Amino acid sequence: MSSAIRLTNTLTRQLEPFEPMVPGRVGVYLCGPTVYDLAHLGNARSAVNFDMLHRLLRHDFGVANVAFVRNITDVDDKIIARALETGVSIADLTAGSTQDYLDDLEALCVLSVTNQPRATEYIDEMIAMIQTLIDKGHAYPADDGNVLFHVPSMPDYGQLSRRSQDDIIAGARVEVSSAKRDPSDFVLWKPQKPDEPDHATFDSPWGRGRPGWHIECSAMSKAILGEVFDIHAGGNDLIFPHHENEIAQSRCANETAHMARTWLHNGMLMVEGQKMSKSLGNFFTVRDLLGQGHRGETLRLSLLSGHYRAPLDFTQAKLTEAKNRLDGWYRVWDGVTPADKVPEAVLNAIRDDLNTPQAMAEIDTLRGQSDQLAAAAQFLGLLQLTPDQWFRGGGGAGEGAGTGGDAGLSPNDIDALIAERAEAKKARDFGRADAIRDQLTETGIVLEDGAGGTTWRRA
RNA sequence: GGUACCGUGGCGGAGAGGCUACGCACCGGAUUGCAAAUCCGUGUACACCGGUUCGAAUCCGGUCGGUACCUCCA
Repeated sequence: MSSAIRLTNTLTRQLEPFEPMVPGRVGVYLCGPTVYDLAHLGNARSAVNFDMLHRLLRHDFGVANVAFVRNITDVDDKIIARALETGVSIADLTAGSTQDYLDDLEALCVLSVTNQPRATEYIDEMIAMIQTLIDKGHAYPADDGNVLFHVPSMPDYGQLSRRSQDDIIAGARVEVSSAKRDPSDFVLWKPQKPDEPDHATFDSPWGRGRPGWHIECSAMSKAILGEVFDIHAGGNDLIFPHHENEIAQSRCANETAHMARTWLHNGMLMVEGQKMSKSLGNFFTVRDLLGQGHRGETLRLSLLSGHYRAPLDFTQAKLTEAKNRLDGWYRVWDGVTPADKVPEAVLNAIRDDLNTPQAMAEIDTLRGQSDQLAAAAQFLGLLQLTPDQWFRGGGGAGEGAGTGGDAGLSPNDIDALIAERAEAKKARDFGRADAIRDQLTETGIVLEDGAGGTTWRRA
């Protein structure tokens, strides 16, 4: 029998058994990217970590019973700024960035989501929700053209981040606008600015403008998953203010006790001990690393090598380690048909608050049963290539090149050199044989003399 | 200042009141013309100080250290 899924709920800070609201059916909303630039590794971490949740839910509840929503934020200050500075239209910028994002996720073996709403497709729903908030006394149009959510109108605001309003006001970065009734009030709708193009704004009862950041998730999750749904996930930097404000909007507009019942947050990705962030400018994009010759699976395993809630320090050593571990798995697997069932030990590790390090340790114990190992690793979204593709390049779409630097040697060239070396060995001309091997080593080709002859792989 | 999280062997990283994972690296051996790969073997770690307990790395208190969030952020 399968054990229960347990998840750490940010709302309660506790590990809780997960039970869907509607038995047998699950709804998940994951905060997706703002599309104005290539995805960085932090975006990838969130997508990959919660892809494990997606895979687990699909396994335990069935593909047809899981609604997994990941939004695309395609209206935002940064998008407009980037479009203005590059001269690319907003539509082209967001469409291109969205495709880049999806291509990167495919390389990382992230499953397609069931719904991918774009903010601009839900403007009407956002306006309706803002109007409801105004009608119910939770929001007001301010003198400066902004429509603001009035935080003191919600007595239990701050539950998710466990902040009192005093704490929030004491924060150094609160912008105290004279138009706000309370310093902690936040924007639902902002008026068009003089330098903003008309196609970046929308008509509303409060004049032309565009939605604030938080309202889109409230409107889209309601439209697709309902007023209350099972799981809402994202990076832990979104706990405050983004998710706190989503909760405020949704609960006040819908008059519900919850927005999502379970909130999951992944830890931040670090680089050299510091948080990688757009503001610090120390970030790698997924594209950077794929371009350096790292496989998507190597990146994926690296991102899953720590528990999702803990900070993850991303290093070159970690990539090497991930690559070596995958080499080992691909050697053991050797392409046999994977077992029908995912080994329970691996499933149970993931059911236990998405414990991917534990799951990988379990996989390591399956080296004697390669069909089991393959089934388990594929459940984690790994071993997606054939061993031949993995070791000798020619990977699938989006898998990135091999380690490169093979000086243009084709498999035929390599085979010819191997044949020449075999002749030299037969003649006991080991100097010549070693020279050929050294030549190949320099170009990133490793030879392995086995019982059935010599095989090669890319380092 | 407020709110959280965290300190495990060379590195990464689970677990968790007694059975001391797992990987990577290293070292020794087997194998090999030499390598590579593989196989065998070696590693007794839980920041510090107290407390609870028959027993604590695991529970409690404190200390030190690290990180994040406090209206750009996944």
